[in-house]
Amino acid sequence: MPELPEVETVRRGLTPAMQGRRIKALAVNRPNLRYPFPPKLAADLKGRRIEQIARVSKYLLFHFDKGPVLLGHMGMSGRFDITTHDTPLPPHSHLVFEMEDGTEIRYIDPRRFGIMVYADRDAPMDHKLLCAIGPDPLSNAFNADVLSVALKGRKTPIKSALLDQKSVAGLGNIYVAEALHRAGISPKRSAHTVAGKRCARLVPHIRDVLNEAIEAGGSSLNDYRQADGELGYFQHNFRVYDREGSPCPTPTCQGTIKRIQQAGRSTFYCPSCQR
DNA sequence: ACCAGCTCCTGCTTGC
DNA sequence: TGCAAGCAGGAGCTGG
Repeated sequence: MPELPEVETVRRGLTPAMQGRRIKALAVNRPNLRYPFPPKLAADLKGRRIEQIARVSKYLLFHFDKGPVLLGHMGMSGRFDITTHDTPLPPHSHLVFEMEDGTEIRYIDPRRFGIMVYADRDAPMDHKLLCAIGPDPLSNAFNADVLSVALKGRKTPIKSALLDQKSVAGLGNIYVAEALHRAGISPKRSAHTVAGKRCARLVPHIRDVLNEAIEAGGSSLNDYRQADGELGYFQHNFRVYDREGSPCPTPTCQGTIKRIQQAGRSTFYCPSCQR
């Protein structure tokens, strides 16, 4: 998926097109993504005004003038296009929001790992998808103490522990690799050994890499694009992700970026400066 | 309780 | 060129 920076970029792109505006009509072109859509989604949202689009971790929360919150997740291949009705509808345009001003917003998701469900209007964080996740890494709730508690006693590799949204909610395969490289921590290291100074070192690197990626409009690989169609450009700043065989970018390091498999996913790192 | 592995799905890239 | 295998940004579930 889009990881946290991509979701935040999408949120910022959707906001001017949707916030304060009414949905004239919603086309629901299939019954489900990962989970079934709310049964009356199209009828429910017709005529509703979007008050705010918020982000928690990799989730988007659409708040309306009435009714439940629409809780969205873009899975691995989801994207939003902001366009008009006269542009051709791409394949896999599962949801099409027709706004009152003629703008059309399409949710496109070939792999359909995305989610669109309702959450309680007054307590969206009580939703089962949100109530068990860890702190958002850009919030004040995330710090070295909180992270070390989350990693305590865990023998799984730090890479896997950071991908676990219960430790910290928002990292994915790319930014975990980037943050660990910046912090000089091997992805293979046991999670519980990332404590004390090592953990304190990691936390700001996680924040920095996410903030820099948001500034860059996210990373554009195959599917991801900002909602306005622009490509993000943080992929040009990857130090290790998808750079197998390249020299390590750490100035004093002579190492070569290596790719290994962890829990079935690719991990990129420098064996020389990540310990 | 924890963790590795599998699974959902489509499409692009790679290698023969 | 054609085809099949492998791989992809996520995360819930299963079984050890």
